Amino acid sequence: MIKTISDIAAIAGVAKSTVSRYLNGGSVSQATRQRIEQVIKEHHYVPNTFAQSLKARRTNIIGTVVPRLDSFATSQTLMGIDEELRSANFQMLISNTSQDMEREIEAIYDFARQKVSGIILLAAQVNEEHLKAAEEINIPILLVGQEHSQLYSLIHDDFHAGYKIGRHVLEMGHRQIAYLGVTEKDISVGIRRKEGFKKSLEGTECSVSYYETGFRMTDAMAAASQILDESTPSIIVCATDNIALGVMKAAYLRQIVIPSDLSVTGFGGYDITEIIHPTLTTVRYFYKEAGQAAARNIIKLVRDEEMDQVTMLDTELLERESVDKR
Amino acid sequence: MIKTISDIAAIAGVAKSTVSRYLNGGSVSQATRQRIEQVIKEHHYVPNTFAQSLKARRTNIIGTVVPRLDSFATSQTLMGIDEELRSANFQMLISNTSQDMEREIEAIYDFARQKVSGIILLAAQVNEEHLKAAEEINIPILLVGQEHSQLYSLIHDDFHAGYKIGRHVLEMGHRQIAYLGVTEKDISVGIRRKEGFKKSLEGTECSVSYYETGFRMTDAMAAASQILDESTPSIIVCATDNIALGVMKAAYLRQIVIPSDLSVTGFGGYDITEIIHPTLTTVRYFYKEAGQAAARNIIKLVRDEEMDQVTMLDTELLERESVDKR
DNA sequence: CTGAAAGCGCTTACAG
DNA sequence: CTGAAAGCGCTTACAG
Repeated sequence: MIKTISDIAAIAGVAKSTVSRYLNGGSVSQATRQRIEQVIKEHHYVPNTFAQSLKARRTNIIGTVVPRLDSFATSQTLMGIDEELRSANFQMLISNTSQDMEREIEAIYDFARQKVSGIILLAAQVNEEHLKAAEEINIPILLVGQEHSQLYSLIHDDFHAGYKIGRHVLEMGHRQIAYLGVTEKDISVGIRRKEGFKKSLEGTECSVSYYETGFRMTDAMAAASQILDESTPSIIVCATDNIALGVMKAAYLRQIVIPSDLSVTGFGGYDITEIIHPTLTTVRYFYKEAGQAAARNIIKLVRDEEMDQVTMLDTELLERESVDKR
Repeated sequence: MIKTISDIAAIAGVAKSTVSRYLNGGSVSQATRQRIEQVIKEHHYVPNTFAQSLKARRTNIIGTVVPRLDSFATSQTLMGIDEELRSANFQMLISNTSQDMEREIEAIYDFARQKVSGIILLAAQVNEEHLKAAEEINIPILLVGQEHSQLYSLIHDDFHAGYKIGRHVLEMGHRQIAYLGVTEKDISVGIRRKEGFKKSLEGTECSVSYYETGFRMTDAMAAASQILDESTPSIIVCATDNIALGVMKAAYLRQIVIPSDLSVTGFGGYDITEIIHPTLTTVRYFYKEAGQAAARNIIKLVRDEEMDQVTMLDTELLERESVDKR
């Protein structure tokens, strides 16, 4: 079985440097070119990537660090990244960290060791260790979904998403509001959305209570039960679609009818929110587009082209059935 | 900045072969060991993977080919694979093919070129090209979710899953049945589930009509509309949870109440099926466990250990609210 | 346009 | 236990 460039060179009757040149688009005469092409095809020769990378000192790989794989947002973003990267002849490498911060840091160093050209980081939080890693490895990093003054980032406009939801809730006549958010350690989801929401309420006479829960539907169900035990909001504004789904479930279990007894909203625009009954009023996030943009941006960074430090994607209010007029 | 093994060797005052030996757990004296360890730590030295792989001719990478990223089944399976691979010190590389068969084949060759130790293939269909690729690359391949006489595979027990659903449907008194399946090109989902289902009905006086649709919820919605236009089944048995979700949506839009007017079942056991109302009766598939088992199996193959050609995972009937007693 | 040679950063027998 | 040397499969100046 033929395997190395030397074999090909020998068979084609040329020097291996010539084969290499052929492979890399260097100048080779028409005749030689054809002969090499033939031999390569015939023997199904494929260059050894390691040898190439060892010499060339770079790869066409972009590493992507994700906190989890089983989330609509992540999947969509990854598909967008993959698509765009592929069309630019880059390859995507995924490292899942299962929401373990330590593994996130590890993943960054691992990627560095594998000499990826760039790293896309989908992190919920950014801390000192991330910054230190980013600095040490000396490889372009793009943060997606979160923002940080010391890093390039691509974000969704969480503030205005929150603002839009707030306006809509007001317009629909709600004044007794429960806001079910998440930890403030997550700047985008925990803080920005809430701030946008708060902003929209300024100067109004609403009564809003703020609560916090985890990202899982089951957590949200429990939180919702508690809220409904101790108060009677006309609407629960949830920081994510998943949380909203959990709230809807909790309401259903208590025979509370949505939206006539209780309205609910989410953030995200997951596919499922359009299938369930009632359909969920939410703000659509453009995850796939974010992935594509992230891919384009990291390539720019890799190529050392100029780039804005922050790229922001717009969101879109989806007025559906889960919010009732009061 | 220190980067190579030679640098480390020089600083530690030993030969680079000694450093290499240290790195690979060879025999090194206590004193030398400590010195090297020190220097490595101090300079944050990490070996160049390419050089290592070039020499060693193997990697600890397992390539995983997936048809799509935005599916519950895929996500769960990937997480299982990743988890198990990681604990065995292997790394997972994911290649998404967006359901493009050509890219699937390409991905296999790509992985081969990158000298992965093994490949896990989540494919909906297996054809000549897959087999040819599998043969040519000379790298262990494990098929997940589908079965093929010429390949090692790990599958869910689709036949009995179908059988279980069938029995349950019968027990609940349904006799006017619509079975909404998918293409028979997909052996597992398109054929096995249906066959198991059929088997359970043998000798009964049920009337069953078989239909076919795509995997997307929107496709299923359209298909369901048509079925409901031309017939009045008491139940629609769907080949996947997604299809069932689509059917439920279509029913809702027509003011058909589930389960009192129409019962529905799925296959899969996606998280969401427990959150929606009514909760969906379905068969639980152990995707994450499948991923873990797949990882263990591919490692066995890589290590040239003995293995059954087919590993089959059991499923579990989830009796919930979407099926009414007739 | 083409080839000989050096070198990328490791590992692996082989001596000592 | 340790080191010198060869070699993994490429690429890249440098000559010609």
